Amino acid sequence: MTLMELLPVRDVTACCSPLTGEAMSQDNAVSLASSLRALADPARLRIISMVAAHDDAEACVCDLTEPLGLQQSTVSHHLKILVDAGYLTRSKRGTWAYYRLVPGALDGVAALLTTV
Amino acid sequence: MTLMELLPVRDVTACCSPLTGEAMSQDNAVSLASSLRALADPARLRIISMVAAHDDAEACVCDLTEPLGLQQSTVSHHLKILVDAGYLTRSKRGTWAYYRLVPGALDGVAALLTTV
DNA sequence: CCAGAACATTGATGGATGTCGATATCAGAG
DNA sequence: CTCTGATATCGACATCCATCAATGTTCTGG
Repeated sequence: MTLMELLPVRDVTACCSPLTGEAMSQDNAVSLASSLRALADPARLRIISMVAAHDDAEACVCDLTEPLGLQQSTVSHHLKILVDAGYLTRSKRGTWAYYRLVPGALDGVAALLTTV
Repeated sequence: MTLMELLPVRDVTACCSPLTGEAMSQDNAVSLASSLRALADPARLRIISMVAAHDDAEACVCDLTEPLGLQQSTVSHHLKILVDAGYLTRSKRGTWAYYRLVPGALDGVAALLTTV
């Protein structure tokens, strides 16, 4: 993360116009590319999927480590990327950190990709 | 391109189930991640956008090089990635190579990201 | 057949990124 | 307060990737 660290939690939907329609500016392209790059990793896609499918649509790091087959530090790293990109929220309760999907975040990116 | 070169032109829609709904398999995650990685670059997003906005929804390399501010070989490289990922088609007429959007390709990926 | 134009491919290179192990932080139990 | 467990952060490393310059390929015109 180089670009993402410079930005606050972002909402791409608010900044970009649809992919098709008219030629995209460099700024919009960089912004949308960042959002897509956060999704473009198998581990992160599975994390999103597992969080969504988990009881109460919420999961902590310990729920994810073993099924993913990755180290705790690696899972934590991916979660940070997804939170920074605005796809997940983090809420700490006790020693545990619970992650949850941000409603509409995925749909927002999907809408930008949809033709017309 | 390491993974992509091993695969034929792909249609992610036919291979993956939606991101949310139930836990995603490793294979599906790898496949969808490849499709998203092909999009997760500013230059490639702009290429798609410019092709869609161009006259007759078609563009050749020479139409893209100058507005993108990239070398011809770089543009050609990006176009190959987009063709391999199934977002663009290439048709050569004379010395020129014309690129066109694959209908429904973007919408297919967008549908996989859309919740429910 | 030859020269030039449009594009593809190759090789090199600097920078980004996924992964791990080790360490730091921080809350709760005793 | 100290110890333990759950996470986050850091440093290191190997790999991947975007870009360019140079070269190869293929078509057109003369």
